[in-house]
Amino acid sequence: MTAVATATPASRREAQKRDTILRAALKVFAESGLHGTPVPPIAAEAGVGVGTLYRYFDSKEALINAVFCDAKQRLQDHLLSDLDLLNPSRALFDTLWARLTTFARQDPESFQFLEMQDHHSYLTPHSRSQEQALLIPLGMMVIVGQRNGLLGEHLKPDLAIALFWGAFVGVFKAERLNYLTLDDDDLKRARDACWFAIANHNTPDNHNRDSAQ
Amino acid sequence: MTAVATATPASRREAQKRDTILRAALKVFAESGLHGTPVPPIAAEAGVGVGTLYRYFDSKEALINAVFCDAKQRLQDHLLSDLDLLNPSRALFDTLWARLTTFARQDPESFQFLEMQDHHSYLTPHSRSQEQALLIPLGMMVIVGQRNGLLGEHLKPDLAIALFWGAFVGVFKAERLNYLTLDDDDLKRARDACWFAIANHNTPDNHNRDSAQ
DNA sequence: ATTTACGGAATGAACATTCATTTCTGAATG
DNA sequence: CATTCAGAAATGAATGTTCATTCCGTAAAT
Repeated sequence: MTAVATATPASRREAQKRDTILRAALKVFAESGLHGTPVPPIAAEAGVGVGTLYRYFDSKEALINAVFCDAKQRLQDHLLSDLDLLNPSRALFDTLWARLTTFARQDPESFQFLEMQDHHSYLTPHSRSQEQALLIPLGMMVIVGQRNGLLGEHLKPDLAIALFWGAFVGVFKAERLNYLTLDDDDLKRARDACWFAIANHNTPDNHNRDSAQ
Repeated sequence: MTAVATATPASRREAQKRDTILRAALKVFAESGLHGTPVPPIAAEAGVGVGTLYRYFDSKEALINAVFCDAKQRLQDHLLSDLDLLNPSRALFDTLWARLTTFARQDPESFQFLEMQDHHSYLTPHSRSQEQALLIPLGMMVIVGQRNGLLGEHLKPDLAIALFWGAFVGVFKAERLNYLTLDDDDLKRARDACWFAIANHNTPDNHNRDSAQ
C-alpha cells in the first residue's frame, strides 16, 4: 500500500529535516563550541549539504538561537511536566533533582550546551525570554516553600535558585571534566547537601547575629 | 653609575610588557570569548602592534594558556596565602568565602575567564596541572574537616568542593547576567547556605540510615 | 655601529554565505 | 497506470570576508 510508502506529507518531512539539523548542530556545538565550529561539519553530521542547512536557517546565528530554544524547551518539558510546583515538599525537591539528573544523563549535549557561556552574546530577545518560562515557576515554588516554613526565609528566591542550579551544574561539570566520578550514592548525598543549603533550619529559637569576618 | 639612569633593565621592561599584554588579553577574552576574539584587538588593548604580541607569545593558543595560568595563579595566591588549611573551622570557611568574594569583585575578568568552558580544549598538560595546585590543598582541608566532625562525613572531598565551587560560581554568574543583584546580606546568606550544604549536621545522636528515594 | 624591539601592512588559510545547477516531488494528463 | 512537467528542494563549488601569523622597514637600545 503506497499510503505508507509516501508516508510523509511534504510539510512533515521538512519539519523532520529541520529537526535532524537541530540535533546535529547541538551535537557538534556541544563537542566543539560555538565560534569554534564551522557550518559544514554541522551539515555533514546532519547528512545534508551546506546549502540545505541555509534553506532551513537564515544564518549560523539563527541556528544557534534555534538550538538554544529547542534545548531549553526540552529541559523545561522534562522538568516541569505533570508537576504541581505550588505544593512544595521535600518529595517535590527530590523529584526535581531526579529529573535534572536524568536530563543531564540522557541528554548530556543539551545540558552542556545550555551551560555554555558564550551563547549569551548570540541570543535574540525572544530566546532570552524563553529563560523566564523556566525561572518563574521555580521562583514561585520557592516563595510558597518559604511561606510554608519548608524552605529558609532568608534567601531571596532568585538567589536560592542560582545557588541550587549552580551546585548542580558544578557537580556534573566536574564529572564531565573528569575531576570526579559520580555513583548513585554520591548523587543522593549531593542532593541532600543541596537540600540542606536551602531548607529551613528551624531550631525555632534562633536569633543568630551574623558576625562579619 | 648608569644602572639607575636606564631605570628599567631590559629584562624587567620586557617582563612588564609581557604582563601588559596578558592583562589586555584577559580583558578582551573575558568580554568576547576565546574563539570569538581576533588577535589585533588584543594588541590594540595592550597598546602594542600585532607583531610585538607575537614576539612575546608564540601563538594565540600559547597566549590563552599563559592567561589561564596567570589567572589561576592569582586566584590561588589570593585564596590560600597565609591560611592554615589544615585547621579547618567555620571561621576558615568564612574567610575562604570572603576571599573568593573579593576575588570575584576585584578581578571579575579573571574570575569569568576561569569559568569559561572552552579553554579546556586549548590547555596544555602544564596548564592543566596548575589546577591541581589549588584543588589538592582544598581537598585536604575537607578531609581534615571531616575527621574533626566539622564537615559531613558523607560527601567525598571532590564532590564537596565541586558543590561549593559550583554554587559560588552560579551565584556570581547569575549576578553578571543580571538575573540577580547581590547585596552584602545576600552574600552572607549564600555563604551560610553553602556552609549548611557541607557541614556536619550533628544532632550527635544521629545514626541516620539513608533511605533511598 | 650594531643589535634588538617594534609596528602594521601583507599573506595565506579558514570561514560563513550565496547561487547556478541538478535532483526530487507530486499533481495533472493521456 | 505511466508519463510529463512545473515548481520546490537540495547541492557543493565559488565568493567575499575575517582571521592568525609573518615579514620587513623603521626606531630604540646598547
